[in-house]
Amino acid sequence: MAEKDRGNAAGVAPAQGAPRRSPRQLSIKDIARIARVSHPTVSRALQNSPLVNAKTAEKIRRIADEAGYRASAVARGLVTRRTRTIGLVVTTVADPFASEVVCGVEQTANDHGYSVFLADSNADPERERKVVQAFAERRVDGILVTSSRVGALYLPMLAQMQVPIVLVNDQYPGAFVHSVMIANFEGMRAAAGHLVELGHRRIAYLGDQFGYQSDAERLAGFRAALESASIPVRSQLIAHGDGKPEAAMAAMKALLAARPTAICCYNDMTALGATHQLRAHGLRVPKDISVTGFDDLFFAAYLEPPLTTVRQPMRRMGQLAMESLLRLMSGEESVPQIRVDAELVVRASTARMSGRG
Amino acid sequence: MAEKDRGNAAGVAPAQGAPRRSPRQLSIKDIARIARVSHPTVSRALQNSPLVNAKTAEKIRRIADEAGYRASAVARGLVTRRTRTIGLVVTTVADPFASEVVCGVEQTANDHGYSVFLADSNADPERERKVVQAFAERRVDGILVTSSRVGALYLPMLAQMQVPIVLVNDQYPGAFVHSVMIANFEGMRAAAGHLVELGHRRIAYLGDQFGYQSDAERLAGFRAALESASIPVRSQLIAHGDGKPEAAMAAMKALLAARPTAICCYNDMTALGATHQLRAHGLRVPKDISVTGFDDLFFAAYLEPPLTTVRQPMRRMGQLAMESLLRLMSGEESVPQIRVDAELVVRASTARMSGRG
DNA sequence: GAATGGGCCGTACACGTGTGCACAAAGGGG
DNA sequence: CCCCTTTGTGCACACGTGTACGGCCCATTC
Repeated sequence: MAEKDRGNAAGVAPAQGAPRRSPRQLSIKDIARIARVSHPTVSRALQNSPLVNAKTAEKIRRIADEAGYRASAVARGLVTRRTRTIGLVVTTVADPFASEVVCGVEQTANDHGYSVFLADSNADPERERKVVQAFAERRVDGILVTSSRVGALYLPMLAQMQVPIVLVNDQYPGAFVHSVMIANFEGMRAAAGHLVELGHRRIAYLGDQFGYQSDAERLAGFRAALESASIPVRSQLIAHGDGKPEAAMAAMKALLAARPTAICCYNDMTALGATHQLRAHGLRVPKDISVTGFDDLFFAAYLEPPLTTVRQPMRRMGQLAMESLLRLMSGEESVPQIRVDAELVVRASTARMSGRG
Repeated sequence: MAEKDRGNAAGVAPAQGAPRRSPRQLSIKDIARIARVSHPTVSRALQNSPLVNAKTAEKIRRIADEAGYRASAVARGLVTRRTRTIGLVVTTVADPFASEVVCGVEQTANDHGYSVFLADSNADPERERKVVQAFAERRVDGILVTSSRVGALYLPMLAQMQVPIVLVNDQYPGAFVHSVMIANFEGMRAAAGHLVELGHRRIAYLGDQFGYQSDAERLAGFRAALESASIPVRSQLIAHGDGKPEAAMAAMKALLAARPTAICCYNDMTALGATHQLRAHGLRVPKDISVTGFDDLFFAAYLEPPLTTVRQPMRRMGQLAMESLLRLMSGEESVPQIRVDAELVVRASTARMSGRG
């Protein structure tokens, strides 16, 4: 109701404020009239149906093309009950990881004739509610959620929609919920193992308190690497930020008391903040302390020093998620969980441990 | 057609491959039956129309709520001829500038009951064509384009749509095309002026060959700063990349022959690549050479050294663009061009010129 | 020549919502 | 008591597309 007030100011007659109805798009019937056929014939001709004579079909298509006719997807959606539309939920597009995934999703969706509704929840429950409601009203054929805590809020609403769902880097117990996951455990184990091989023993982990499953799995991988080298995992060497540079700085500050010689960060954004904090304390990377990230975002290779990190094929994961969703929407069975391999990319932010530690 | 093959493997009968029609959503008529009223009454009740008795309206709303009813936006769109939907075109969401703008757009769109179709063109003409066609078929109420060359392709198709359009950081001569622009000229002039004040005289400009108007304006600002200090602008000190780090590295390499002591980059992504190249050549920033960026992306403050740059309020610009579009869609007149101020943010990648130059 | 059948096309719906209009009921004034 | 106004409700459309069904025409066959 608030937005109703925006248009017409109180009392005053609207200047030219009548919400413009478009001046009448031309419809299938207009084409039919020009071509001197009935509108179903036009409909069939444009669908390349074999039920219509090849000559007339060609003529109709030509006329439609010259008139610049565009079939209304909304009318079609109403009758076919499939909108060829998906909803894409993301905590925030401003996060580079998310935007890469979005990119992959959008490309393959378009390639298959689907349009995507983008919505970022900002991790705000109220906004999440509105988003899901909007998707429900838009009658999307499927939903794709990336890097968001799938809260208790989603479930009941989504269940009511009876629409297939695919999660990226998250899981949810439920019949119609599938997911695409990176190998969190193995990826982080490789990163930590790399540090172990370089002779480090006081290795810290800087996680993401909102990472939930991803964070748990990466931490587990971290632990596994240390334990298999018989290095005790000390709680003073574990801290959590929120996956963004700012909070990472604070968490890093706290970790410094334990004097780590290396640190595994939950993701590259965290590594960005952590490294910045290290410099503020006069520590040099990697001479005094080694740092690893996770994701391999576009900037990782361009940092000083270039960041050793675990590569996630984010765009590819978006593509896989969309393809999985496409299968579900067409009624096929699909593997409920797709696992993608992670790859350790060694650059210059990690080095053999020096004397200092 | 290629995608048809993906689902059902050649020859084999599709397992349960019938495109699932959703099992019948419940409609306004179902609610009407339960409430023992006619469906128009339900329609009016849910719109809070004063034409329906307060008691019955309340009862209807309660029933609808309990049944989990969600009005079909597609049916509503068909009859009202307004979908409350906008199309958002972007060269690629993976670009941090774009994703920030997208973020601002999406937020204010949702706040006003609009959903946004996201599409990235990838600067591919064929894809652009498909995108615009999809928007036309979806019957979007408006279109928003950010940081894309608005090619000759767009115009005829968009003109046919008769839909308001708002451009971010681009302009187009045309009746219904509005725009939101950053102060490119003043921003870059401030950055270059800053370098001049620091005593630099051999200042290079590393532009974006696809930046068109933005690049032209920023280059003009660069020139103005130098000329007002009576510094000649030498062509060997001007090069162009494509707005991304990789191409910036190549362009930077070429510039080094002219031995600049400072460099103004078209944007932060360019600065990222340029700086990387400088280091590869053993040059220290800012001791040997100063660098400035443009945008103030999230990583700018976290680089080593933190990047001096020109801040663009990207999210705010997305918001302004969407608000402008909202006005246009509601038939109001709106200022055809909104100009946003840029702000120089001085950090540590620029320093007083040392002896070397 | 009539019956049969196939190829094309039109008629009549349906999808779910919004809205102009008629109309019934209630109330109020003469 | 009648008429007129007000208030609330239902009827009948419309939006643009897809599709089951019937029917026409013409060719073919017996």
